[in-house]
Parts: sequence; structure tokens; C-alpha cells
Amino acid sequence: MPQPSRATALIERSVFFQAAGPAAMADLLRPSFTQILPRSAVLFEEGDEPDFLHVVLEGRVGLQACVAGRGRTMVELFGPGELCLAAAVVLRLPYLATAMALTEIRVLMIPAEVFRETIARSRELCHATTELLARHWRLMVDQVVDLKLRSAEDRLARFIARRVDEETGAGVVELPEPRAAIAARLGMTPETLSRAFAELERKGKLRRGPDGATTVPDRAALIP
Amino acid sequence: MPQPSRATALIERSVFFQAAGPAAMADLLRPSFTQILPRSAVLFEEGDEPDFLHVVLEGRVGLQACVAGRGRTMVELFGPGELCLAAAVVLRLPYLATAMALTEIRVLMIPAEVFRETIARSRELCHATTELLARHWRLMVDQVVDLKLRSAEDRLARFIARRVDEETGAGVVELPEPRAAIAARLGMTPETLSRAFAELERKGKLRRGPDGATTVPDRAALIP
DNA sequence: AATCACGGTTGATCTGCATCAACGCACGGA
DNA sequence: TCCGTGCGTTGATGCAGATCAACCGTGATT
Repeated sequence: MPQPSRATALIERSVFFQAAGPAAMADLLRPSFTQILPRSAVLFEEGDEPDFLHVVLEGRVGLQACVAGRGRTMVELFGPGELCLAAAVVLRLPYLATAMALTEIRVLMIPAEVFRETIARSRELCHATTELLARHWRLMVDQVVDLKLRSAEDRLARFIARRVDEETGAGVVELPEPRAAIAARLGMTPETLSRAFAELERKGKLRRGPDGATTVPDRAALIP
Repeated sequence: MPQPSRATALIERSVFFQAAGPAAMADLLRPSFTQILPRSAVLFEEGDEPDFLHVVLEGRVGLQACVAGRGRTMVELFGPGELCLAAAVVLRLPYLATAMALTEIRVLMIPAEVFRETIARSRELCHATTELLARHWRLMVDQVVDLKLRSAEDRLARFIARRVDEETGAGVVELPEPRAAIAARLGMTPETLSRAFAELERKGKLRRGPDGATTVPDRAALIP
């Protein structure tokens, strides 16, 4: 079922692998394999030593951290084409978060050692990794600013708006991950998320079909 | 006044420049220079194209982002030996935050183009940059977890505890930046910060001299 | 010395979101 | 078919921290 060709096709389009170049990419893919995992499967746990670099091919992966006695949060969500936790692999340090499949997923598994060796050999791959981490850093900065300055409703609106881009401009948004995961990613409880959805709908910034499909009439009106 | 030898001595000790190796380091330092700036001087503004990579030699630099109609926050604080915003320099993208001197500072200015050229030439520097960004990403993850799961008081306690490490184990902590900057970095108002300080002092986790010096009797008791 | 501006502290009040609780609905298994 | 069980929603209440306001010590200006 997991055809190598499909995996190759998807990641060929990703910014990261384009920057890495075909030679390094081939070196990475040769000893790698894909895997299909059901919802709520765990890719790795906080504290594990990284054995693989995971690339999401289909579905969503959530990165969750927990603090003793304070529960868990979702630090980041990864969609198709994204690399989970290159940081830990690069640093050879234990993961500081747990990765969990939020939907059924297909992931490409690149052995960590292969990735590190190839980075040491390929200038392009090293540079691509630097840029990848730089982009990821900026995403985290965005999230910090969101948490510190914006209300729960605004955070949800911006979260959805970012998804509109990924789709055709049509305005139908895919939110395949469970509500609790979205709530945790946005730093609020499921209850608050539910109310925020209702409020955005009331204001006409959003429509929800009976099948659960979410439609955005006007992306510009969403982002405040 | 700014002696090149002192600058060299300081950054030689930093993890980043050690990993980069002496050759790349020399290439970086040759066309660079140091600058002394007063408190509240602006190093660069949100939206600027990066011309220099800034390395803090003395004092503290704050990275602040602002959202229209919501005010500003402090995304990160940088102390001696730290590189500000390598991400934007690497990506050749406009800064998404403003950098401001929070105390009088001495900074090393490395021309952005020189940094990019040297990265392309030196495998070690590229690798060091990758690791630097990986570490910075992890710091931001920590901050997100803090904001989502911990109370204002806990965030302050952990912030101070991290400073204890940097000093001799003695327990006297340097907090040279203005209270408002610390408050913004921790995602709270100056009023709440003040109350958190008072509460930690009341619990005996902290002592404050009349000169404003902050002393931590027991670092382990601070982190909850 | 008087004035002002500024940074930090303290007090009173307000509010956004968490928490606790109940409910509806879809789905799966006996 | 009936009865769980899990997930999302809605309602009522509580609280951490924001906001508004006053105050105080310090240093700069005149």
C-alpha cells in the first residue's frame, strides 16, 4: 500500500527536499521506509533518543509536552510534507516532547544516523536544514506572540485562516484532528474552543455544515 | 574603548563559535566590529532587512514583537555570548521583531553577507548554525509550554532559576533589565510580576536587598 | 530646594477563560 | 435493539491575572 513513488512525489515538492538537492535526497531515501499508523499511535516519547527523523506524508501529527502535575499541551501540529523534530535529531539530544498521530498517518522514517551522516557530507542538505530550523523558529515566535497578545477567539481565527491558504482558495477548510488537539495547540480548553467556534459562526466569519465541514466565506474577514 | 581582543575572548568561549572552528571564526571576525549602545537603543526594527548578525558581548538585548492594537511583547532576551536572530539572517527575510538594548550593551556586528558567504564555505560553521537554531527552537518550545501550563509565579521562579546557573553557584542573581521587560518576556503585566516577586519572597524562595540585588537561597526550592 | 518624570509597588475592581457539571449524539459491541 | 463509551457542545460558577488608580522613592532639570 505505501508506494515509494508516492512518498517521493510528495516530498519532492516540499521546500526542504528541494533545497537539499536530488543527490542528498536519494541518499536519505535509500535506507528509509514509510509506515502507516492509526490515530493516537505514538511515534516517539518525551525523553527518547531519536532513532529516526519522521516526515509526515499524510494525516496530522501532534507534538505534545507535559509538565508534572499540570497536564499536557500541544506544542505544534505537523501536516503532510513537514519534518517532525529535526532539532532533536540534529542535536542528538532526547526529545522534549511526545509525537502522536492525530489522524491515521503515513510517515517516512529516515534513520537518524543516516540523516546526520548525510548532513555532514552534503552542503546543500546542511543548508536546507538550517533554513528549515530557521523557519520553525519563526513559527514558534508567532505562537508565543499569539499566546501573549491575542484572545482565544483571535487565535482560532488565525489558525483557521492559515489552513485556508493550504487548500484551494475555495474556503473549505480541513480540520481532521480532534477538537481537543486543536484546543491544546491554541492554548485553551476544548470548552473555550467550542465557544470560540460558535462565536465566529455567529459573526458570519465561518459556516459549519451538519457533516462537520468548516467553510470560510472570506479569509480576509477572519484575520482581525 | 571596545578592544577586539576582549570581544574575541568572550565569544571564543561560546558554544557556537567553538563549534564553528577557528578558521571560520577568523573569517567572520575580520570584517566585523563592535559597537557600544545605550539603554533603549534600537538594533533593528521589525520589517528591516538584516544587514548584520548581532552578537551580544555585554548587557541584555530584548526581542520585541508588536501586534496592531494589542501592544508589544518581549519574545526573547539575549545575554552575553548569544546571537540575535540568526534565523532572519540565514533566510534573508525581514525581521519579524524589533531588537532593543535593555541595558547599556556592547555588540559584535558581523555583516550579514559575510555570514552567509562563510556559511556556504565552512562546513563547521553551517553545522554550528544548525545546532544553534535547533537549541533556539527548543528554547521557544520551553516558553510555549511555560505560557500554556504554568502560573505567573512559576514562570518567574523558573526564569530566575535559569539565571542562577549562569552565575557562580552563590545564589546572587543579576536582573539588569527593567522590570517591564521581564514582565513582557514572561507574558504578564508589571503589576503581576511585582506581586509574583513579593510572593516568592514571602515564601522564602528569594531575598531582595535594599539595593535591589536578588538572592536565591536554594535554587532547587525555586523550581517547583 | 522645588519640580517633574519615571520605574516600581500596592490596592481595588473587573473579566476572560478555566473549571465543574450535565447533556446530546454518533458509533460499536453484546 | 439496547446500552455503553467517547467526543463535542452548552450552562453555571470561580479564579488568576488584567486593568485602573494611587502612591513612593530616585534621579535629572531648573
